[in-house]
Amino acid sequence: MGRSQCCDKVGIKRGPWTQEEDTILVSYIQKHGPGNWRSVPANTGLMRCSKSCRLRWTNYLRPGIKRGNFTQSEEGLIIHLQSLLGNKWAAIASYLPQRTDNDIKNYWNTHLKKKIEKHQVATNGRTTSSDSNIVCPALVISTCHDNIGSGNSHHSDLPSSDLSSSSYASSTHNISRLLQGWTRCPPKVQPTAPDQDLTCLGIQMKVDQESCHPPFNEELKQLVPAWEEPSAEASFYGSQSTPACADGKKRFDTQNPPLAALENWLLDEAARQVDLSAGYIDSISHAFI
DNA sequence: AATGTGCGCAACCGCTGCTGT
DNA sequence: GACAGCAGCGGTTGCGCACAT
Repeated sequence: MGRSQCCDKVGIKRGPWTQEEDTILVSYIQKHGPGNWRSVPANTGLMRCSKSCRLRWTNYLRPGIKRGNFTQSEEGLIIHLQSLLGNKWAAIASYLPQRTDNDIKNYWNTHLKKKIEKHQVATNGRTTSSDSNIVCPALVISTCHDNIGSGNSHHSDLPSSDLSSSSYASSTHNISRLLQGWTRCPPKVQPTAPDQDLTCLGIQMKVDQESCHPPFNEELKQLVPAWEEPSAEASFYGSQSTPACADGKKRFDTQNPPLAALENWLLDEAARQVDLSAGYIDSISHAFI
């Protein structure tokens, strides 16, 4: 352990990726598929280390990545999962395959952590939890859920495609479009309202639907009004860090609860909290605004 | 209009764990 | 079993932008 894998070779380029580099990387992966990252710089001539190539692909160029603001449903799910799993961003991201772990991590660090801290300050003395790191996650889900469709979400004001940055790095979501037509299961482009977009859940849930939890879809449909059936793209787009991803590698180790149990827990908690009185939810929810 | 400040996010760094030899 | 190489993960950094003053 402790071996340095840093890109410390002479000639290795750092910093933002250029469009040309992206194109090279994308076209290489089109031919060979993701993986075997060590061979990527060697075979493409990219002056980037393998790690950088992998990161660029998984966090940015990989097709199916959803960019833009997080919906309140996603936000609630992240908070809930974070309280369950801790900072296991890859595990959390497996429940939102359209989001990268990096995105989720950034969003947590820049938004949600502050919200929760604010909430904890606001509710200090009222909470019965002795663990300050655990916010009643289902309550948050309920709170967010309560706001779905209300149209007052500051996150849903902008369409995800409305990215204002003019820098190349911020506009390369378009790179994904380069890949349309080559994937085995091209993405279904379904224009949905930001707050209704929970297709991502279905992608991962498909695995469990087939393996161990047939009723899960139905339960989730009840939990999430905008539930959509899983799409066929799951096998590919979920490959970033999905526990049951296509490469067959185990993603969850013994530190993590089994997915089935986790999902049941999520649903049970959420279902309970949906029954909370609206007044109580209202009294809490303004702490998140 | 110029400057300061805070925020968002892409990218990097160091570490862990898995796999092959 | 020990070791080495690699992919992946989580924490952190630094740049660029937006907004406030």
